[in-house]
Amino acid sequence: MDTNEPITYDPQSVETKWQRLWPERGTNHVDLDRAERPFYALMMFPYPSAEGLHVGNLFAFTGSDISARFQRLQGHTVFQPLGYDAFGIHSENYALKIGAHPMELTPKNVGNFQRQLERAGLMVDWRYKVDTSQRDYYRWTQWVFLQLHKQGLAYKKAAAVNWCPSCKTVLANEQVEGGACERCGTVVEQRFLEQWFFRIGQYAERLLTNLDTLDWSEVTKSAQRNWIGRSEGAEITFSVESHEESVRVFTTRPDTIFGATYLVLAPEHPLVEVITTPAHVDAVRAYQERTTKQDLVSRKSITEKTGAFTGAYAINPASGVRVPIWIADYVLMQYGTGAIMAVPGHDERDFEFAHALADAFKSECGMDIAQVVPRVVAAGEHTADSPLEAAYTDSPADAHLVNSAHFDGTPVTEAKAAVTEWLRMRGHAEPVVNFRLHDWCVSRQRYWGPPIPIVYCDACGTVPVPEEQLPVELPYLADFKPDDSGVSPLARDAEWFNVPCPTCGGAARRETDVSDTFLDSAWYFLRYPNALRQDVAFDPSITSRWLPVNSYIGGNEHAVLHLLYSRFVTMALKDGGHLEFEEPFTRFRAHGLIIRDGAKMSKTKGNVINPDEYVAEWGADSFRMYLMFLGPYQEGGDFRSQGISGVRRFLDRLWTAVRDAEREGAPDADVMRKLHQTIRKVGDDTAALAYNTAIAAMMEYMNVLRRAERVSHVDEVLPLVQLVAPFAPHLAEECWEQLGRDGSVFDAGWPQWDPALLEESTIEIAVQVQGKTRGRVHVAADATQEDVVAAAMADDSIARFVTGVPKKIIYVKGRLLNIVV
RNA sequence: GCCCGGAUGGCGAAACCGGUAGACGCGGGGGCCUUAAAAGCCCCUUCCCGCAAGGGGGUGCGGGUUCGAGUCCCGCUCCGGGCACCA
Repeated sequence: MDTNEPITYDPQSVETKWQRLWPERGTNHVDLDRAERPFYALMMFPYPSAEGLHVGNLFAFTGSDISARFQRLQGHTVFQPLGYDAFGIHSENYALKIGAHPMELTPKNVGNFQRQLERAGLMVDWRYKVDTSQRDYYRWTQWVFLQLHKQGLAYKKAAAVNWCPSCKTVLANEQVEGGACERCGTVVEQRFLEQWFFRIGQYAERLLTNLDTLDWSEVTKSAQRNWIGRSEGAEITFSVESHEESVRVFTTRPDTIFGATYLVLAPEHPLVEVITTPAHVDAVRAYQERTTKQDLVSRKSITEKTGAFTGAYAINPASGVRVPIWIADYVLMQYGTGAIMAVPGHDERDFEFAHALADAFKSECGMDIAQVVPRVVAAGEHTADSPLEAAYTDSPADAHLVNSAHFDGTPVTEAKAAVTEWLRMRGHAEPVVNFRLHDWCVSRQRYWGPPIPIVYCDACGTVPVPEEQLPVELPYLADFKPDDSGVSPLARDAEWFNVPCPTCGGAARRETDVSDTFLDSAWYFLRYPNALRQDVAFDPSITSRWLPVNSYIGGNEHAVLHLLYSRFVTMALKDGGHLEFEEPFTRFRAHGLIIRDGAKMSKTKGNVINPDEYVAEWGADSFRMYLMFLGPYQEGGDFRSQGISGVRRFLDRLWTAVRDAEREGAPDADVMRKLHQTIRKVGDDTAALAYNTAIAAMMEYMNVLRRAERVSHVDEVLPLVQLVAPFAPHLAEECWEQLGRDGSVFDAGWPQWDPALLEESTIEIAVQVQGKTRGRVHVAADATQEDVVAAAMADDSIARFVTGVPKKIIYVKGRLLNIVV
């Protein structure tokens, strides 16, 4: 063996070494009880798929890990846990597909993920790992359900639900995309089933207004605002001719009430049965049946207007005019009051309806189209009599009411409140705020989830399982396949299903639905620091010290569901007296997506990257760093494997610089100045998750440090090792050791930059003539404007553009000179 | 339709608060070293005209503000994402 041969960088041996030493030395272990500056760094935990970790996961985790390691170098005690979102329909469907059992398959997948994650070199304290499918975890998921139940936030109701005939289960609205099941693409049908719901709707206003106080990615906040869908308006009561009942409608345009020429009820509106006249019963029934057959989603996506006349009339409380009452599927029972006042002149949908059914209006109600579609808002050149070619929905500044009795001339901006108040005084209206956000359906008629901890007793009714009897264990079911009955497979296990009533001891039956996977993940951040506790879900002394989470990083695909549900559960637990805070994540940043050749990676496209191969070839440090270098972390980027060589070359040069570092003598002043500039930039950029530019800055420094194979001084290199540590942790530890330092580089803090050392002695000033850059001059750092002008005029290539007497001179200190002639 | 992002060389991208557009990296070209190759190192690489010196253009499109605009304002186009018969 040639002992003179210099040792080259071998990522495999370096990484194996430190992945052995970290657990041995407890480098990543946190003492939760004794942290002085606790920092909770959270990343969204993965669903352990059989395919293993993919590049997207690794990109997300690496970015989060860098942030956590950086915070540690800033002197925080960082708790960065990780676990597995192992319950749920994903895992179950996959098990069904390959004919395995999720109870056997899941641990296998988790094991594979664990191996890959450890190879990636994350600073995770694995002692606090959670697995939502383990009884130690879902016991407490059931406990959370019981707390919400106790607070009256969980209730059961029969609801029209989206039913996927292929997955044979209920889907939440958000799991339906364009009328089809999000997972399998099958067209969804409508079914009526008894379901458990959480009253998240009750928290809509709070969930919305709190957003203003959160330091979250703007995209994420905006998605939540859209989802919550607050709208201000009024509920207006229309009395029904020759009936005691009246119809309440919700509108955001009470100002247009004089243009309300008919009412529309949702076909399933309870009043329909009451008011429909005998002559119209058959047609109304037929229309109702037709609507019921339709699934919920396609009903909402079809815009063709249809409807049926009930034969009944109501009185417009503003104009006193008799208006016909119709039913139509474009009015949804779930929103508002399930009934609207139709203002075809100023609402596109009502306009379409009036025109689509113009003949029916004529024959059934004797109304002309012009009579059905009057104008009540005018602006610009239009007057009260200008005809309407289309629904007029604009509100320019001069928009005002017309054909509206004593409100004529009132600006639209004032009219909403004025009309509402006028109607309110007369007992016909109330101002109302509505939300699009609907209650959270948590029931799943499936196997692979936590059984909902409820028992039904003939004598006592619905009985929550007492907390001390938790968990309601998920039994091993050899046949866990869902069937067409709409009832969970758990109902087939009679031994499990039949239980004595916890209250009276009589015969009772268990709830057979399991809860939504989103409930598992809506509280996992509370469990991590308490993962070792068997006696409680979480201990207030721990949660008050470590929560809310200081930094949460994850994908924006969870912007509405996971993040909104987590906020809701946290608020509910706070209201229940279990927590002292109501917002779980102080700061949230959405990372971007890794794409390949401009397209999202997917198996069908065959462009999925297996990180294992790259880690084996280039090392985890190079791969991590490359992923962070290919684009801004919060925007993602295009994966092209050729790019890895650049960061690998950088790490090779770092290795060489450390290996050959000169320990005698003094460092170079110019290099040290660049070093201090680099320390500042890398610190700023890393804190802002601008990892790509932080890496670029370190590369730039390397180009100075190793220019022309220059031998560097140890003082020039050591701080760089600290800067690179969050990005390439194994290499940094090795270099730290090579340089004779004790302990982990992650306990060494962050190098300080000295403002005095940043200063350049001469600076370059760009010189413009008439705003066009004509050259640049070098002057002393403290040069005055006169010095700079003199230097510029001394340069002929600049001076020749200055024709005539300078009229104006603009000098931006240290940057630029602009001569205007 | 409404609400968020975004558009910059051959490619991924950078640019503080309006102040030298293209840092850093990939790819490409040339050179040094080597018997040779790899590796390493050095130089060049926005486009157009030009042998060069030099000149002109240029950050999706059209206007505007300014001494000066990738950045600000007005009006569009296209791409990504969210919401959507939600009254």
